[in-house]
Amino acid sequence: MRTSARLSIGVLARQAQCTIPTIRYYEEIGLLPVAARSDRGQRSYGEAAVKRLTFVRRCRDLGFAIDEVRELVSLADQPDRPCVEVRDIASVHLKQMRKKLQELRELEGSLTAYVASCDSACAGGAAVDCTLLDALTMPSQLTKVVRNGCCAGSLASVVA
Amino acid sequence: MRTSARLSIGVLARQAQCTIPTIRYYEEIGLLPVAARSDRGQRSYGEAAVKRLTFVRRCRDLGFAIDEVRELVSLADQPDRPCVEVRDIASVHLKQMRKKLQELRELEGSLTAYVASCDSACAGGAAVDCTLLDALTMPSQLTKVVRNGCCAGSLASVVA
DNA sequence: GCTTGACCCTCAAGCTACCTGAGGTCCCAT
DNA sequence: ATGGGACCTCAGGTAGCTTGAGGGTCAAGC
Repeated sequence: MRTSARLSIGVLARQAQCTIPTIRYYEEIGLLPVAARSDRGQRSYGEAAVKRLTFVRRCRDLGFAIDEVRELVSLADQPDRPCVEVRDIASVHLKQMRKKLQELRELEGSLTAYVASCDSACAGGAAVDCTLLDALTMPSQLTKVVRNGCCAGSLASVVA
Repeated sequence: MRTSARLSIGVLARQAQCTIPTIRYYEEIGLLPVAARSDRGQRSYGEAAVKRLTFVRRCRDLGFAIDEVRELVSLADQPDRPCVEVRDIASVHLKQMRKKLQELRELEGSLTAYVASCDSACAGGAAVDCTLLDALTMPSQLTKVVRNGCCAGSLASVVA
């Protein structure tokens, strides 16, 4: 017979592959329920917490914003709500992600071309002749693209 | 004879396609030089500012971090530094971008599969049987979800 | 003469999604 | 008794801006 052992925050963090501060942060913003405490005042979790946190982390890794995750979690908590709501959130997100992906593809193409032309045209000369700088200075056809930066910005910011 | 008209911050913002607070922010962090002021105390720019800001925005759009842009700007300001330095910064960044692109491609694939499996398997039923939620809860189970195509487990137990 | 609206200004605070660090508690092993 | 490890709280930091409060200046319109 398997006793359902309580987990410390450290163990939970390892099992769900995230950091301890992140768990505390999620609790603070209400993405995870307030944890029970041991007699020593330390957070104590059951097995369900691993699954819930894994779910949250997985969604975050997929690029869902915290608020989207919140919604997904609440959908999961209320199983009588239609599945299609879940799919719709994912669909919207997927659409945004495809747009983002397309933009990134174009940016990659530009940068590749820049670096290549720099290699062949400048051959290590002075920066004054650098085609990369020229190319970067010229007003872009990609202006509308990824205002928040391709790597840093959250996918959700594209919506807003 | 063409008078070199001074530009207000609003005009500059429109020409370089960014917001007024962003320009002030860039000035504050030293990414743009401190602007001259009109007799009314308002910022006043020359044509060079358009190019410089366009350069900065273009770099940001391409995903360069502020500090990288700072470096690129300083390279552009000192044309005797070798072109190869510029190219190296770009190369490093390109590498990161390709990695990010690859990740996004995979995420897109996962999400697409999730949404598709939800569509075919759940048919708008209750969230309790949603394969999409299952998939999100169990990382690295994607292929199974897609192949089985059916609601293997209940989510309620998972997120209880 | 007065209001409205379009511009501009500064300074402060807010946003996301956390991370880091200071300073403290507690238990266990040496 | 002392060192290590795991935990706690609270404050402040990060990037890259955005938003808001509170104010100034100017031209047009009534």
